[in-house]
Amino acid sequence: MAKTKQEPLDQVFMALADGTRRKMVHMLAESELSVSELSEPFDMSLAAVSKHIKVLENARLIKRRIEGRSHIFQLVPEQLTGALDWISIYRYFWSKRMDNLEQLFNESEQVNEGKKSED
Amino acid sequence: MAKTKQEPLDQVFMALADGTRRKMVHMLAESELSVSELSEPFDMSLAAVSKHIKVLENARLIKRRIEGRSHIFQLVPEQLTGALDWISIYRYFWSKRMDNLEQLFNESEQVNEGKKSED
DNA sequence: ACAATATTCAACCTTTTGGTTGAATATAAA
DNA sequence: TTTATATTCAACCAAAAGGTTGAATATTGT
Repeated sequence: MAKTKQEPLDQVFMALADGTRRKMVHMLAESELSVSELSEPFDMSLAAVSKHIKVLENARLIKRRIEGRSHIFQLVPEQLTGALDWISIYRYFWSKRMDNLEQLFNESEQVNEGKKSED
Repeated sequence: MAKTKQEPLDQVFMALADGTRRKMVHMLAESELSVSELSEPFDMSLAAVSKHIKVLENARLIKRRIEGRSHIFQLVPEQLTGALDWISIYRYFWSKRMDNLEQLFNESEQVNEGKKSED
């Protein structure tokens, strides 16, 4: 193996980095679905679909329930929330950037009052 | 190339699917940094760091500015916002699930009036 | 002009990803 | 019990990811 431990966020973001899987997540946001139902919009083998599903499952984005010969999948929102939380650092960045803009604004006010030259 | 066109979200999520790059994003949320400053916490070659940076850059999560011999990077929040928006489908899921829970609750009330046993 | 600093480029290597096909497993239906 | 349905497994493959090293490029300081 490449890494001893793969962080959950690694797996979640990796799982979402593929259009097929993102579409699957959207489908499962609508309702529970079986493998063949999930495979319907995609032009690939069932084995390939099965692998995509496993990626989502390992990332704990979905949960499997076996019902007879059908495997039914359900979206599990916790990990999505985790990803959302991580990305939310950008809010912090925004606030920083706002500070900078404020600063720039103040500086430009001074410039307008005096006529100052920097560097 | 494998795919003719790589979707922006593919690139953004892929970029975030790596702890090193996520840390870089966090660092750049604090302040602008050069390549060597960005490389500081990581135990890898500058060439490797350079590659990680390029991934973030291609995903348009960061912006490069060349100042003399230094390359300075700045976080760009737009794509993060895009990712955030995408994930927000989970809110929709929540509302669906709430409906189900409500339903379950109603069902269990009926059950509780009788008798219950589960393992 | 020369050396030091900052960074990228190119070639290479290994592991992972995303797909294929054909066979295997498990359940359901005739 | 045979056949159809639902899904996975195993082996294989090509391309991408993530790292290395050594050389190249560009800028700055002496």
